[in-house]
Amino acid sequence: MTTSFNALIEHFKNYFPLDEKERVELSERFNERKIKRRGFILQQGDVCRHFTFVVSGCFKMYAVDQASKEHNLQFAAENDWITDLSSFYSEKTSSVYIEAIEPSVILQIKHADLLYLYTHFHKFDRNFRIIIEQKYIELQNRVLQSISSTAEERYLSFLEQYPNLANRLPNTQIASYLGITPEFLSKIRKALTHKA
Amino acid sequence: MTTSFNALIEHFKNYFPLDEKERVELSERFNERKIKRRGFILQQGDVCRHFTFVVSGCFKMYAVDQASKEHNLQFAAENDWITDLSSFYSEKTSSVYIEAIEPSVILQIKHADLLYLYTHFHKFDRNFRIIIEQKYIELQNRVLQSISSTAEERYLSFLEQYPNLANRLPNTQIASYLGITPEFLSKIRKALTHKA
DNA sequence: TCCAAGGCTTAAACTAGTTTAAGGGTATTT
DNA sequence: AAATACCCTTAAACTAGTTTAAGCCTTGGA
Repeated sequence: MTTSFNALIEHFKNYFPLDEKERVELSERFNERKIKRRGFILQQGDVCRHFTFVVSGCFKMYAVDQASKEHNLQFAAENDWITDLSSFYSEKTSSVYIEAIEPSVILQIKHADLLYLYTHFHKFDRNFRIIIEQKYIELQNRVLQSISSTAEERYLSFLEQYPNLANRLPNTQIASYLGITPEFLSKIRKALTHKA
Repeated sequence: MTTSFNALIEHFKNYFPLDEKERVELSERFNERKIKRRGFILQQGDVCRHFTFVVSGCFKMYAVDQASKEHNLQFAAENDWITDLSSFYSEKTSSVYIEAIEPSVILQIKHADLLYLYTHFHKFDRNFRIIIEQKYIELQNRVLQSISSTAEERYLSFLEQYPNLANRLPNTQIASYLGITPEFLSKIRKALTHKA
C-alpha cells in the first residue's frame, strides 16, 4: 500500500470510511500516475475514461472557444476529484481539457471498474453521491455569484474560498476562472491595494 | 396510489426502476401537497426540510441581494427535482427562496425519511447519485456559458435548452436567470427580430 | 368594473469590462 | 548564458450591459 492510496483512504474518512474489504477492492482498481507540468489527462475530442483523485499537484479543466480562448471551469488540487462527468458516463467525446498546472501525482479508476464498485458495494454509491452533492453546492454558489456579483466581488470571494490556490496560480488563470480578462483583473487588484 | 405517485415512479424508470417493495416504501414517505401561485416552499432564513419532486406546475429558486434584487438560480417544472441541497443536508438556515410561479402539485420527502431510504435501499443512493450528477453537468454547462458567452448567446441557448419554459415564463424572470436586466433583454430581443 | 400591480419597451446617460498595443520582469528551456 | 516564452501592468479607445425615467398594455383582485 503506497502513501498515495493512504491519501485516498484518508479522504474517504470524511464520508463513510471504508472497511478492509472495500480498501482492498479500491486499491486493486485505482492506478497511480505521475503527470508532468503541462501534461494532459484529457483532451477535447477524446472520451474521458477515468475518474481522477489528485494526491498532489494541481490541475485545471478548461474549454476553448471559437476564438481559441481558454476558459477555466475548475481547478483541482490535493485531495480533490476531477473528471468530465458528462463524457465519463455518456462515453461521448469531451469538449474540455484537463491539464496539470504543477507536476502531479494522481489515482485513476476506469469507468467499468467504478461501476463494479458501485454495484458491489453500496458504500461507494453513497460516498460518490455525497462527493457530487458537495461539488454541486460549490457550483451553485458560483452560478449565484456570476449572475449577481461584480468581478471585484467574485475575485475577493475566490481569494477567501481558495486562499491556498490563489498563491499557487498565475493571475491569468484566475482571470480565466472568473470570466474576465487579465488586464481587468490587474485593474481590480490595483484598485484594491489603494483601498486597503 | 394516486396519479402523482405514478409520475414519480415513472420518473425512476429513467434510472434504475423501483421494485414493488421500494415503491411501497417510497409512497409511504413522500407526501403530496398543492401549492398556489406565489406560494413558498422555502424562505430565506428557514431550514430546507424537504426534497421536492414537481408533479405539475413550476417553481423558481432565487437569492435576494443587499439591494433587494432577486437572482434566479434555477427553475423546476414537471418531473424535475428542487431543493436547497446545502441547507437540506447541513440543516442550517437557507439563503434562498423557492416559490411557485404557477399553481403546482408536488411530492415531498423529509430529511430523515430520505436517509432511511438511502440506508435501507442501495437503489435510492444510486438513483439520487445519478440525478445529482445530471444536475451537476447542467450546472457546469451554465458556468461555462457565464464565463465565456455574451448575454445574447446565453439567451439563445436558454431558448434552445428550455423551449418549454421560455413560453411559460415572463421575460423578467428569464433576465434574472441570465444575470442581466429586463431592459437589456428587451434590447437583445429587438436586435434578434431585426436579424431574423 | 375599476384600479393597482406587473410586465414590456424605448431612450439617454452612465459604468463595468474588453481590446489593442506596448514595455518591463521573471522563469523555463536550450 | 542566452533566448524564448510567459506574466503582469498601464493606458487609451471602445463595447456590452446598467440605470433612471417614462409610457403603454395586460392581468388579476377587491
